Amino acid sequence: MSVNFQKIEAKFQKKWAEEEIFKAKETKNKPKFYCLEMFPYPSGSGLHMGHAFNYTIGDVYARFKRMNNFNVLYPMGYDSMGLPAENAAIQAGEHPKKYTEKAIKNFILQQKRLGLSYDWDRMLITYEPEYYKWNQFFFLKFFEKGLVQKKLAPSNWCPKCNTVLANEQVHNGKCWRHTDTDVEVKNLEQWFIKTTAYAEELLKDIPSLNWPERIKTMQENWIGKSFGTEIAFEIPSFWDIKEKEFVFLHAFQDNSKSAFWDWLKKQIEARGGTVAFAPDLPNTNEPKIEEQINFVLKNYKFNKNTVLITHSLGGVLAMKLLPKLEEKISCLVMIAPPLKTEFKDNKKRPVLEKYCDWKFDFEKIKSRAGKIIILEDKADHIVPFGHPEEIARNLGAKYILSKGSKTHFNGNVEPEVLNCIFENWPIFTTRPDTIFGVTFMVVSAQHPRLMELVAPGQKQEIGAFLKKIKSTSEKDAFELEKEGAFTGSNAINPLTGEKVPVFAGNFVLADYGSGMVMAVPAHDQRDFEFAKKYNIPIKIVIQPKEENPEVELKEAFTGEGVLVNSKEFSGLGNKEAIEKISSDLGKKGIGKKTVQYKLRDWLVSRQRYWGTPIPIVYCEKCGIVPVPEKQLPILLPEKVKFGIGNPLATNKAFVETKCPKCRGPAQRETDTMDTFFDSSWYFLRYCDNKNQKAPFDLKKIDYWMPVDQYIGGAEHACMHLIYARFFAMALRDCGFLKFGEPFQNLFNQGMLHGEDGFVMSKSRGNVVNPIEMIEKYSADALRFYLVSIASPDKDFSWSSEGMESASKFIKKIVDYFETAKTGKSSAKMESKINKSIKEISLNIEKFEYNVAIIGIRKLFDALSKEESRGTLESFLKIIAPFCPHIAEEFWEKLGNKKMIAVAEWPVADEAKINPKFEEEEKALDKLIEDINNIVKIVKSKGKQPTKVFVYSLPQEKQLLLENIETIKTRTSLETKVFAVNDREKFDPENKAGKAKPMKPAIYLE
RNA sequence: GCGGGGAUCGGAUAGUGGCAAUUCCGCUGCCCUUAGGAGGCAGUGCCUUAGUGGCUACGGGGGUUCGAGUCCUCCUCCCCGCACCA
Repeated sequence: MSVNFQKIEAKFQKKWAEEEIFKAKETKNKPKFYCLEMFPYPSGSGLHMGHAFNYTIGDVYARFKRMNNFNVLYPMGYDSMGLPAENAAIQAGEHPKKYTEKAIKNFILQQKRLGLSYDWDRMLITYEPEYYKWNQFFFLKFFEKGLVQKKLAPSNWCPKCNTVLANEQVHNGKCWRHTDTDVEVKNLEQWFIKTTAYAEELLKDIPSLNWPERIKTMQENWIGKSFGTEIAFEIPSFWDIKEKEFVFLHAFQDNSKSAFWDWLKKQIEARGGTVAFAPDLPNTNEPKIEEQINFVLKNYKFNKNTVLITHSLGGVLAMKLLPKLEEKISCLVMIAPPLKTEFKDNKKRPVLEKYCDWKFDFEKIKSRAGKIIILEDKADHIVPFGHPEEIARNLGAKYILSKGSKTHFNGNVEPEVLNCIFENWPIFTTRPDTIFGVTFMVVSAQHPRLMELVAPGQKQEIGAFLKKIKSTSEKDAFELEKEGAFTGSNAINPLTGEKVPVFAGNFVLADYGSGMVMAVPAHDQRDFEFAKKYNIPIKIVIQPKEENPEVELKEAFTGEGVLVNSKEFSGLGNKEAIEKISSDLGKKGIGKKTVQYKLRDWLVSRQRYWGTPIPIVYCEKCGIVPVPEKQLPILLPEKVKFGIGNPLATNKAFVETKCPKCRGPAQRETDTMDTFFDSSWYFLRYCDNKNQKAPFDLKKIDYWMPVDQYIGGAEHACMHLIYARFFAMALRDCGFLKFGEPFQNLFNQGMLHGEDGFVMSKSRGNVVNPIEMIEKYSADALRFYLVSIASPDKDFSWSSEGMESASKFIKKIVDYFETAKTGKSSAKMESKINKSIKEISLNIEKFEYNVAIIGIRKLFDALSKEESRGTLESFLKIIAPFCPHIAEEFWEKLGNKKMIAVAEWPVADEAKINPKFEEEEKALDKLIEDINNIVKIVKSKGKQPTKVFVYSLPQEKQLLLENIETIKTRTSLETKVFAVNDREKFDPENKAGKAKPMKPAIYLE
């Protein structure tokens, strides 16, 4: 008898679709359950076995939950923009859209053939403008919120991808998509999303997530919090302070003694500088620009040595004043200057609106100052985020984003102000206790500001060094020898006053801390190696117990000890010294305890075509202008020329536009977004995928979110899973969500390898195609095999024997149900099935599918030719999540009208579970084992037994009689059962006397 | 180096502190057979035996316990992730 699996599969796949069995609607009648798999990147080569594995795991769960009376949302979509599609399309000479469209169609067909129970109505495709429009929308929301920033930073460039990559997408110095390609570090202006703003929350929540331990620690390491101290090292070669005249201009409603002014004055004087002019401005409560300008010009003569320092509104005064000067001043430093009067606290300040016209002649201002430095407070409560930055951009000024000790730099002590004036270079260290042992500094060779430090005489040497390390960058990072070159600058140790040389080095990261480290060769192995190589002195400041300090070190001592050569701190234990030195530095305003994260901001811009256009316009007059929401979506033009570089950049129709603000000529941003932007919120769109007016309806989100079970590979631990968590938190703070953690439970499936144990790949020829397996064995057999071989979270290798075995088992089930009779089940069977229901339900719940399968096989073995309708139905229900097609088929044959996919999961009847049956079964097994053992012995003596006589205690005879058929088949012997007290028993050798409880006696003939 | 996970029959995979061994594969034997794949039954650590017994054994060493594959501790090996993070 052969079954046509293909026919059954097609029949029920059609029926599921027609009856909309899997359509999810919001309802209060049932608890909701959101089951989600990481959506695929639809490649041209179609569904691979890893996909099939992932989706089978999810589908079993969704089906199980659905049968357990949950209102299940189980959607599917396609992550369909990005580089591989673009590259593959170019190679195939096709447009990426056409190419991807085809791939998706193919994917859908293949997924349907696996019998996956998706609600296809909720499908989403990220390349559709209806979707990516909302990417742009969120980008703008983040922009408003100050979470988007364009900055010059060391960026990872993949020469194969021809674009920059996010930090997360660089693995071991290589591109995550091109494991043979080194990324190059380039200093580029790129768009960043400030994931670091949520570093703390991203870290803090991790313990509360029900995720695999592995993933949680990976994220913890990735975020990488470390506690330490920030210490300002002055690098005085920039300044000859004694020549300068410092001038202060205070803020609105302030005076020359408010905020940090007094403290700053002392700091300047301590360095030998003079404060030439620090007036109380006239009418500071109702200031008038003309009056203040006249006052300042009357009382102070600006000259080429003037260093003008302003705070807040003082900056506006400076910007109005400078164009009136004839001579250029030395330097203008503006602390938190506002650009207009739309302040963050929403308080109306008509006085300030009247203060001036708020229009600035940036070109003129620029020409009146030798150097301009602007400082912004990231947590400013008054000046809106980005104002100082915008001023800096217009002035071509040096811009520093930092954090005041009080918001808006209102503190009495503001080290950041000093840092930006004196070119202090703060460094981060976890070992402030070793500060007396600093003998040099090392700045990252990739640091954007490196050249500022290089003295004219050292330019050549540094240039040669940079060239050298670039050409050796292919070497693996970890065995790279530490190298460097002297910059010609010196730094001053703030506690000793010692001058130490500043080197550029290849072992310092540009984007961790401040890109410069204090080097303590005696107590840091890296610094030690560097010092040895360049003959830099090594100064021991921590004495390990009982060791002679005169002995020359062979390596750095990094253990605990007592401070020596450390002035007043000598004698302290080094742990204590960390605290003491930090607080001492704090008091002096040259250091503070801080935390550092390894997490970097998310670089989202890509110099490629097949992505969401970034909704930004560059206007000659207005600068960077976000596109107004009403103009969204900015469509990705379909007609483009692929060639060298980004095809958007050469597309005039796309680039040329009008400024949304001034209607003047402007250019569009031609970078597109990282596709991880798309995948960071797709799970929200599923909740309301057809919404034209909003990314989603908040009520629907409230109903479905968060995702109850997320399923996917571990490769996204530090990419997608971090971005998506960040997105949820950011959207929450933008008012879109009520929660910050989108995925409560996460399951990671293992990696599926080829039969040879290697990753499946065409070049190895070990690829097994799921559709071929479905055609050869049936979808149910494939599904059954995939979940039966190993714990789903363990890696495993494909096995064709395993596949065969699963297929045989499925056929056995089919054969059984085609011949089984409906009648009565034994109490034993009732006990067994109820126990199985209990155990298997728990196994599925815990993703122990392989154990569930073991249980199913055991249960199946126990089925007799005739079973009750309830037993048969329960069995079908149990197998339904794994092999839904045949389950439906025989469910229907039993006369059920409603489909099994929505039938109720069986409930275990505890009363029917009786351990007695198991004991009896064990005893029977033992009896059969004994008989077979004796047969073996007897045969070895040359006899051929054909009959077995079993003698039981009287009360056990009935039980044996019931099992006489079993004994027969399992021993292949004619079987007769007697009770020991039966008079007419056949017992020529008097074996009956050996019978014991649950252990009958045996005679063979 | 740091972190995570592992090590159980020939292979894979189960195993609440209570008789170690589940299921699949492989192998061996027998049965069935339309001779074709298959299917059924049994066996598969060692010894012993017309059975009801003994021994060995959960990577290795210690420990807790009446009792440990399971809990604690140290070590070895394997896999995975991160790694010049100051």
